[in-house]
Amino acid sequence: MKEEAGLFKILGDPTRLRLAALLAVQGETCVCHLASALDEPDYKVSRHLAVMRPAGLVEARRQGTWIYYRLSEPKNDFDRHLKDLLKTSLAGHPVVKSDFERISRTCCRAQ
Amino acid sequence: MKEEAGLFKILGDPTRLRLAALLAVQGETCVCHLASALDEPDYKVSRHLAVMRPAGLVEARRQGTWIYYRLSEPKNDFDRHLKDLLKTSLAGHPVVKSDFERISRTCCRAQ
DNA sequence: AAATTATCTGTATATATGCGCAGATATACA
DNA sequence: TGTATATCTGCGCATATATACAGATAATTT
Repeated sequence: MKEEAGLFKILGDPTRLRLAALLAVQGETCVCHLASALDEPDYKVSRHLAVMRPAGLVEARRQGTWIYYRLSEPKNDFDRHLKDLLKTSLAGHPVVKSDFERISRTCCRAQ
Repeated sequence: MKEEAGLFKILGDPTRLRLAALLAVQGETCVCHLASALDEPDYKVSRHLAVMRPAGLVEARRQGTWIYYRLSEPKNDFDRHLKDLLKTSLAGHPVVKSDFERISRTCCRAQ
């Protein structure tokens, strides 16, 4: 139960919830794009991702200088429902939508 | 977005998540039954319910000395999914199941 | 009115959390 | 090797949170 509550707790911060929702919509995204999307400093985004990672919520992949984050594959029913909640009920949220639009295609040299 | 994150945050505490899951399974329940189910002091349960209430997660109804709490009716898609998550993916959780079994029928004089 | 039962709340305390800054690390490229 | 870009992290600070105890409030019963 502590683990389930832990996941809720992690999503209980607006910045992290925005990140999770954005990753659910956008798929794999590098930190600098996430930071520009949220209009927040990179160190802040990085810190929050570092909270989400050990909880198994996101996974990272390094490619050159950039690190791409993605939502982890759900490992059980609970995870599946949670991810579904992000996609279904949060993707259309005004904040998420404008975050999505703010993703710059030019903040780093990545394709 | 702050509101959605707020709901997650509230469910991000093990005691509150147990309460929410229990109410999803059991329906309307008085505080003393909830306290006996969780095997926690009544003031602790009361405090947590007092956190959940203004967030619109639970509603209360007084009947004599007892106060019955229930999950609020979902007000939007997000709420609906959240409640569904509690019912579908958490009702079968070992902790919730044993909480459910621990609900005493005799801790107060209510029927 | 006094006692009883159920529930809530003020207060103190310990711990956790988020933030911002400055600096560290890692990779790529000239 | 030196520089630039992307990302991470140690630290200090301010705030939020959970908990326990004791006492308050509210309705019921005798």
